[in-house]
Amino acid sequence: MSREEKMMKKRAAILGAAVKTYSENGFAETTISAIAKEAGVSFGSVFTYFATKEVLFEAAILEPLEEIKPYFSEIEERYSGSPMEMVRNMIDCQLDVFAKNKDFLRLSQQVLARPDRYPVLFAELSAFVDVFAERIYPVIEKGQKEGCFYEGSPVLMAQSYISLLNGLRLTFIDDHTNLIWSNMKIQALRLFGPVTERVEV
Amino acid sequence: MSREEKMMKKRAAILGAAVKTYSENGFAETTISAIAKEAGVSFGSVFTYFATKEVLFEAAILEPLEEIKPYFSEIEERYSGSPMEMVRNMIDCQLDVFAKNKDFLRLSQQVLARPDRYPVLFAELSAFVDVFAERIYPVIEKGQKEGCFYEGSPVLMAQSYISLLNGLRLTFIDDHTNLIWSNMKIQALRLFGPVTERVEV
Amino acid sequence: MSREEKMMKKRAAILGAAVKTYSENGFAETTISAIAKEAGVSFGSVFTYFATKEVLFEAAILEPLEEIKPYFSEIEERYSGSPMEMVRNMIDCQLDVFAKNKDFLRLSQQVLARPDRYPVLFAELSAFVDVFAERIYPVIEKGQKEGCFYEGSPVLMAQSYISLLNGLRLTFIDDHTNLIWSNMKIQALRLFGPVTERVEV
Amino acid sequence: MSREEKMMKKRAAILGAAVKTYSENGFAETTISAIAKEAGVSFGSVFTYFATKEVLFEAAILEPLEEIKPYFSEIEERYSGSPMEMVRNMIDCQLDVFAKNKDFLRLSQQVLARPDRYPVLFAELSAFVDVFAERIYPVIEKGQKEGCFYEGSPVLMAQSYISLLNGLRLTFIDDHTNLIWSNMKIQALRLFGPVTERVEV
DNA sequence: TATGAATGAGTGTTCATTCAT
DNA sequence: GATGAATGAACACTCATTCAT
Repeated sequence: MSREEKMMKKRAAILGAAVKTYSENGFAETTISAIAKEAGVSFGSVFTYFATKEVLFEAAILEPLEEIKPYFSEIEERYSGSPMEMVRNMIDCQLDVFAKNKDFLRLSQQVLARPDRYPVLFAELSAFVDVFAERIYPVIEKGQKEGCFYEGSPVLMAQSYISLLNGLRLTFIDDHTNLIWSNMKIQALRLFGPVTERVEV
Repeated sequence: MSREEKMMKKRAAILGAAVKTYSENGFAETTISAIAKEAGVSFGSVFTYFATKEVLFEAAILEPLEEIKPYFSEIEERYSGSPMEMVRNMIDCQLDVFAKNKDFLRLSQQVLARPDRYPVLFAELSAFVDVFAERIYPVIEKGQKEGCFYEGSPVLMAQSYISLLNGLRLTFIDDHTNLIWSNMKIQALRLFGPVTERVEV
Repeated sequence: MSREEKMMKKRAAILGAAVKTYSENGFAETTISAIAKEAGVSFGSVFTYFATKEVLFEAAILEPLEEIKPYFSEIEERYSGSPMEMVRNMIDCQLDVFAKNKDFLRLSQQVLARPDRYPVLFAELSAFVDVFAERIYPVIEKGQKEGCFYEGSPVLMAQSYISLLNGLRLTFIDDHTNLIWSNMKIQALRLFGPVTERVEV
Repeated sequence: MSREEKMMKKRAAILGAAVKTYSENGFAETTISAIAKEAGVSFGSVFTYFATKEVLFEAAILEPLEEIKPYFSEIEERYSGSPMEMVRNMIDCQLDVFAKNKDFLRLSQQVLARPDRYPVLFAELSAFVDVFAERIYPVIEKGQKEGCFYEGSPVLMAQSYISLLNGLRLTFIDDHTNLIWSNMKIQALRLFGPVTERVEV
């Protein structure tokens, strides 16, 4: 393995440990030494890759965010079919992403809960929501024209959906039995239009 | 004012300051001295009324929770009319409570985000949700029989509604324009049954 | 002893320990824990009395400086006789002060050696020299008129004298045998006018 | 350029950077990486040429000292004329050397201020002064016999002169207008014998 | 020889808790 | 009960030195 490859690997190990540790303990109650131990690197190495504890926290949010972004920004590219099918498809996919990225979501909740403490990160997350609302807009509009979605502001619908996503993670921390999440997908869909399928445990 | 009244007042001042300060800065980044300053009492007095920082945090969650509880537990006592009317009424009332109790909600989000860190408080909040689910159950059931609510598990519906409530507070931190909240009430209602009123900005 | 008296005493102990320790080890190589140990107080107490290491350093310079100032500013008030007698008297007194304040002088040398590092303290010490030059001015002028002092700028004479004082402390760190210092007094006097007394070891 | 020449050049670059950086920031507040950057070499290279930070500091003092030494040791070889002319000549030359070697002087002041911290370097500087005192001795003695110098211990005179030199550097850090330094030369001369030329700004 | 990543000991500062007044 | 000084454990961050490449 080349020197550079080794470094990339080490950086990734630290970042992964940071995501895990920050999400479990919160920013303030996480120690750099705990992250180092979790990552299996020396204490000093953390500072070789990330200038400060704060910078590492930012990276721990922003880098996973980049991976999640496409699921929320490339709506028309990724999901197909009628508006109802597209949204159903999208919800399916996004709830899976949320269910699988427990750590990242915990981190983002920390940021959302304290916008003044993390202004840059908060702005980034807000922008993320805004882009999603913008991209889903035409889909909702089309669905409304076709009569399968509720009338009303597509932006507000998108926001209510995002709120539900955030709230679900808060409510069902570790319990991701398929049943709950698949039923929640139907509940999410109901924010867009009437859906009469049964919700069952 | 009697001696005892004075003390009660002081205790209340400290608790109020704790709610505000903990919710703004998080548990770890809050200092007792900041709470004392906010409450306008001496540093030492905080420890006269609350044994430890932890105990004060617990009180800052549990005491406001008691005030909010009735809105979520006395369903049939507080809200009247047909199931749809009751739920609409309830949502109206509960969203107002949530919109007005920003500080308490921030605190509860801290707890929800770290169940292992705050096991007792987490259990308390979970119980709160469980009681709500239990109390709303018959209302939903009745609505389902009448055909105005979706079929499916009332518990899951209740949980999705609680998730939405939590998520809304996370998403719309300070923006409580009537418009947003009133529209969100409709969105919340749609978790229970099809509602075709327009959602508008 | 009253509470306030105790605190004053503790503060003085810390300040004294700081003067000693900083002067022996320099600012950077002095640890707060060493000062605390020297002062016989707990580590944390240092920060009760002085906000930062830097502030303590400043106090360790400025407070002794206040005590030394009068010897350099109250020229006409403290020293009497003909100009030559006044200056001889003054030198006698000031060299004693310098010989006795080894620690303070070490500290001031640290500041003088790094004006950019200690801009506030440096300005204070410069002001101290300027005041001295201003106050000795009329004495030198009078001595020049009487013909016992050299002609030329009194300010420069004063500065050369201050330089000699500073340099002496640098050169004779611990060796303050009377002989050296008393002979140096004559050398100092010779910066002002011709003095033919013998200098002897 | 040969391999060896290249290395000599690199070593010289590091040493020069060390003199500058140590003198500006002091030993403790200087980092090896700052020296490397100043020298334009890699961090690791510093350790290739100097085993430790301490060793580099010693070299940064001792190597410039060697260049300055001749001006203070080869008295009779370098300066000519009557004793008064010789000393005037010497002072002229030595003050220039001091005025021009700001960095080195800052370093030596650090050493003089902390003899216990730098025992070897301190001994070296003391020896330097002793040699000077020894070499100027016969000149002073001759001047005393001719009646143009003050009576008294030539060693003490030499020491007072060295003290003035050191003090001047401390007092006039950056201000080397010719006027000040040329006037200070006269003040220096007055430590040896009465000189009635005017000192003027 | 040149480089710069790896390491971990060391230190200023914070702050919950204790306790004397 | 009220106050705020005393204490020291805990932690982010720095940096000389080592060493693999």
